[in-house]
Amino acid sequence: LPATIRDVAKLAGVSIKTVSRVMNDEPYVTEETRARVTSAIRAIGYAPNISAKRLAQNKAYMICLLMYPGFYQPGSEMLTRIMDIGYEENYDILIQPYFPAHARSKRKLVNLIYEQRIDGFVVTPPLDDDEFAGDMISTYKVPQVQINPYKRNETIPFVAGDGFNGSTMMTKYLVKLGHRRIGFLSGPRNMRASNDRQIGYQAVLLENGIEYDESLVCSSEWTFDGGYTMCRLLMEKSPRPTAIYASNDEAAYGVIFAAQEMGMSVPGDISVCGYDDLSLSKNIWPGLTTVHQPSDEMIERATRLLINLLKGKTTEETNIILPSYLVVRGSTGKPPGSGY
Amino acid sequence: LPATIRDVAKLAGVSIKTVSRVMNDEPYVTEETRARVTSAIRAIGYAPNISAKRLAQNKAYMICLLMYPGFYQPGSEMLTRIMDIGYEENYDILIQPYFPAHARSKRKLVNLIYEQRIDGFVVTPPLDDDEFAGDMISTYKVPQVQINPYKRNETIPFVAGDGFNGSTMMTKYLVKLGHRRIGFLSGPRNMRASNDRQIGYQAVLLENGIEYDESLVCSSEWTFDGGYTMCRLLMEKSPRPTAIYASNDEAAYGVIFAAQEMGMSVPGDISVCGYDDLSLSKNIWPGLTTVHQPSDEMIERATRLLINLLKGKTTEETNIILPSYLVVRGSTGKPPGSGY
DNA sequence: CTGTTAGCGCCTTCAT
DNA sequence: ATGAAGGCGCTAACAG
Repeated sequence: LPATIRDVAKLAGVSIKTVSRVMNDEPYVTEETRARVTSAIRAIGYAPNISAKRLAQNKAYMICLLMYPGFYQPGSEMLTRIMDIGYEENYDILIQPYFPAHARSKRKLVNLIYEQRIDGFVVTPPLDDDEFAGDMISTYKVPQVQINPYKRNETIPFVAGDGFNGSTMMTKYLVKLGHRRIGFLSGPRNMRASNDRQIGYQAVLLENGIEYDESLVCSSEWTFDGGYTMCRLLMEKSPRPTAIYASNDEAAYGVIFAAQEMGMSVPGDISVCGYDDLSLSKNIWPGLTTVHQPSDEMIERATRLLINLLKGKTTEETNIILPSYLVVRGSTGKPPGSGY
Repeated sequence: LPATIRDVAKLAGVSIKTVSRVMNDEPYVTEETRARVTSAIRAIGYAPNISAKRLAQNKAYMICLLMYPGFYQPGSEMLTRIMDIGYEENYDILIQPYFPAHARSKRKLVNLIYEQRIDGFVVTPPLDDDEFAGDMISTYKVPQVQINPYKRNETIPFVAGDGFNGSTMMTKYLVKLGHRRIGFLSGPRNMRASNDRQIGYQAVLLENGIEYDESLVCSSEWTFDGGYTMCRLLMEKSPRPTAIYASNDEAAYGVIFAAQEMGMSVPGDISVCGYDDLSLSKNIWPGLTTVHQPSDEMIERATRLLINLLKGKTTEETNIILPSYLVVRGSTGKPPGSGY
């Protein structure tokens, strides 16, 4: 049977309250008593029972990462980092998949809130745009931090990427290589990143006097299949595009697969690029040219921010936008027939 | 402020114990009382405070998935499935990355156990072979289920894949295509799956009268870089192997990358195959021939098994071995120069 | 069948 | 600077 606060108190010859003070780094304990208590704690290997602490303080010491399964695949590095944060800050982190409009997901969310399991949420896109989840979280006044929210609400803390500038860099790079007909795959409509990236693309075309050809822009899911399908469609246009810019790496993988399946060489016959810089993108052949969005850091920052807010730190910056940068690899090159 | 069991009792005109009985589906409540209580519960939207329940019962209602970060990347489907199980069974699931021999990991594990946060562990390879974790878990008699353990200990429940048979299928397939010089990348020594797969490879060579050439077998990490490096080494042998069998998909990606970087065509100049059937393996070009190990199902079964054991179900089968099957895609073909 | 009582282990409040 | 008493919301054990 594990030691309790009473065991420590007895051994150290003090009251349980004093032990509690030492455990929680509260003031008003003489150095001498503190030392005595500390050694008693070590002697019997005491650790506070977390459930009791939670009950007494009416806090869950648990935050929830509400995750849209189709979109976020938390790599193990990210998991490691956020679990580390949780450990440091003494919060458990619950990773909860949530499918918009699924009854089961709704029930789970309701339970999490009703049973007071959760002190706060980190909300990943596009769940910030889910009516039910949004209503629940705001009705019950559960603190939240949103990642890349569709609508930036000044009152809701968020961490976002800079999709517009990132997309601008990518499009400029393609134009500089000599591409004029650049197919673009946009993503879900209710995701801020999707819109930002498309606007960046359009802005650079305009800037360079390239006509915006709507037939070269397709909307699809940010998935392998989405990219695959769109590539096959785009290749039927004439003249063909010389480059395809998928606004997400997974979709770009689909594009590359389809292109090679059609017997085209990447980047010889067609350049392909993505956005996000998933860890895999450097490991496929040819390496994928893409824009690095610091997704891991975004989630990490969001988690830290949420915990700090829960701890009452009010000096935090609550509207965080992180920069992106271009990553050039082997999947892009000059348009075919342009020399070299 | 959320409703408590007392509020329900008052509204229904019964004692709190009766409400407790209804909540926990205990017997000895008249249908009529039960109905009255049930409607009171719905009326005020009562949900039991989980921390109080945990404290009163001295149970954490939380299990831990102890995960080796380099090896397991839980896809979002897997996360969804295990979180679903947790939801159904009313257990929280903590995903805890653990690096063998890291002081920080050790401390985290100790805390999890000391603070009684955890009712049981699902242990992923190769952590079953980690001395510290093993000692902690067994010393404190925390229930566990191991996945693909290195040593199958009859007393510790486990869920495993059938690496020997899977590897046998793959090697037979390569031999049947006409390959005789088959490079093999084996993985970490303290992983059961790694050994099983290598033994399967050797057994089939023997069976077919193919000499076992040690210089064609390399040991590396099951990573992209491991595969990349080994491919470059193997290509210096003469005569060259006509196929490379990486005993893990990630390593196979590295092999494919290196081969293409050296200007070789896959499978025209060299066949490449892997093992595991990660979700990505169908999405790279060419699609990766591999053996499907039902990793998601393994983790799911292990989680279910652990929870059932915690709930006292003793009729469970505690030594589970799941079959594998061959998946042929585009990365393998006949050896070069073998005609049709 | 139902209710009463006594904790679970900690924290909070208020004395001292 | 320290301690005593009461309570968090629930369940277990026992009494009716």
